[in-house]
Amino acid sequence: MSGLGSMRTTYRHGDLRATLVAVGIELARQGGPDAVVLREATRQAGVAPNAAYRHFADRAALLAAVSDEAQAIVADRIEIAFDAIPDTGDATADARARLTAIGRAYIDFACTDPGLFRAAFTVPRDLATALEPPKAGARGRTPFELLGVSLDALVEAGALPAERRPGAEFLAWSAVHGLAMLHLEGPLAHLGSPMLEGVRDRVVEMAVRGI
Amino acid sequence: MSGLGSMRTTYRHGDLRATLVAVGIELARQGGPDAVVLREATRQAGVAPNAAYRHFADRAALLAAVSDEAQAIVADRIEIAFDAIPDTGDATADARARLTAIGRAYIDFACTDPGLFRAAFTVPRDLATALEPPKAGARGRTPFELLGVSLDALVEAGALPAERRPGAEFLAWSAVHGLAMLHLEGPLAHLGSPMLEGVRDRVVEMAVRGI
DNA sequence: TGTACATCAGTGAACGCGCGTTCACTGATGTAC
DNA sequence: TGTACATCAGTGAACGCGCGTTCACTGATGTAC
Repeated sequence: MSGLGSMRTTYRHGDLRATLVAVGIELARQGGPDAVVLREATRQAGVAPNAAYRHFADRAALLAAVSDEAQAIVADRIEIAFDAIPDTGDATADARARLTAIGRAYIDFACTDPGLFRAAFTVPRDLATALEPPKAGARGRTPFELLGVSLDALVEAGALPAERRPGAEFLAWSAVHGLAMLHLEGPLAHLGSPMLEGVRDRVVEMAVRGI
Repeated sequence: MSGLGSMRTTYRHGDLRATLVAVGIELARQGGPDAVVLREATRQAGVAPNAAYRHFADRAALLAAVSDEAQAIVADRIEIAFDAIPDTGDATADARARLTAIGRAYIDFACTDPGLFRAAFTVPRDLATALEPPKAGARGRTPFELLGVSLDALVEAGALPAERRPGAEFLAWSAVHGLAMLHLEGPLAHLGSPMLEGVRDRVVEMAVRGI
């Protein structure tokens, strides 16, 4: 019927796994991780509910795959913002500018695509899985890596003492993630968009100078 | 049967509303806001499911009441930490110390009582409702107010430019809330407790210096 | 090149579950006379 | 002080819902001979 996949003409589906993840992403986009409902995903894929079990052990496995994909999508968006910062002569300013760009992009993504954001970052996973993936087929650099690159640059430029460098990612991350969550499902949910932008910039500024 | 309320001997319950909130708090403590299930609450209160509708319009209303109570509990804990900081002569140092105490207490609460924390802060409510309550029967000062007091003190001591003061609460709040959420249901979920304490202190430090 | 066959991605029907919510009710309480 | 009565917090039974998951199955595909 509807669904993202191409109209099916054959008995076999083609690539049901990919279709289910794609549908799951759309469900997450509209309603967050809780909306990634196995039956609804198969429905939209035009397939019997239990067909999903050929590709995923259970609903949790589907959700994990969707969360992975959501993280990749955020990563792409952040990488674009990162790459958009040009190299001037000033190493310190450049590093700060990139840090700022990453932070803003992170918060902006959360506000633009709340469901996807939550699917990406509020589905618990291993620290290892979440942070380390310079894996094989990965698309690009993770936000965590981009953060690391910028922080390294800051150290190299002499703007950040080397002894503060280790773990500094967590500090910056906490700041932007906090604002995002306060806005998405917390007490700052009803903050207007102009107000929100102001707070966003100040939070990022706080992180950059406070690290 | 079981439940928190006293054994009921009369046909009427006594104070079912309060009992349902108390049971709801316990449910939230064990499983977060999603665990605040109307049927389970009435079950533990020793009452028919529909009895709840004498006191709450629907499940959402019960959850809101539980969330209010959870916020009050966090507030108490933070106020204790705040009050524990003694007055030395140094106004700046005192303000910073109080800020630090609030931040640590916030994160510690989140780690100690994740379910309650999420019931308090991940159930959307009005900004007004969440921040302004020097309401009538309120117990004490809200964390937001305590934060404000400390920030005012910082300005008064000359350690924070007055023009940075407005809205500074949001910056500090974002930082600590972010770490809390990354740890509770995010990618930092599996951070060990010693590691976590280190990050906690550094996040708080970042906020205090970066505001 | 043609046929037999194993594989395994899909089907169809059913399961048990617990949820929130609505209905018509009952009976203890406290107030008015 | 005693009785009639209105109130309304509780009961008991039922509803429809959509979920995740399991079962025995079927039939298109692609491989071996």
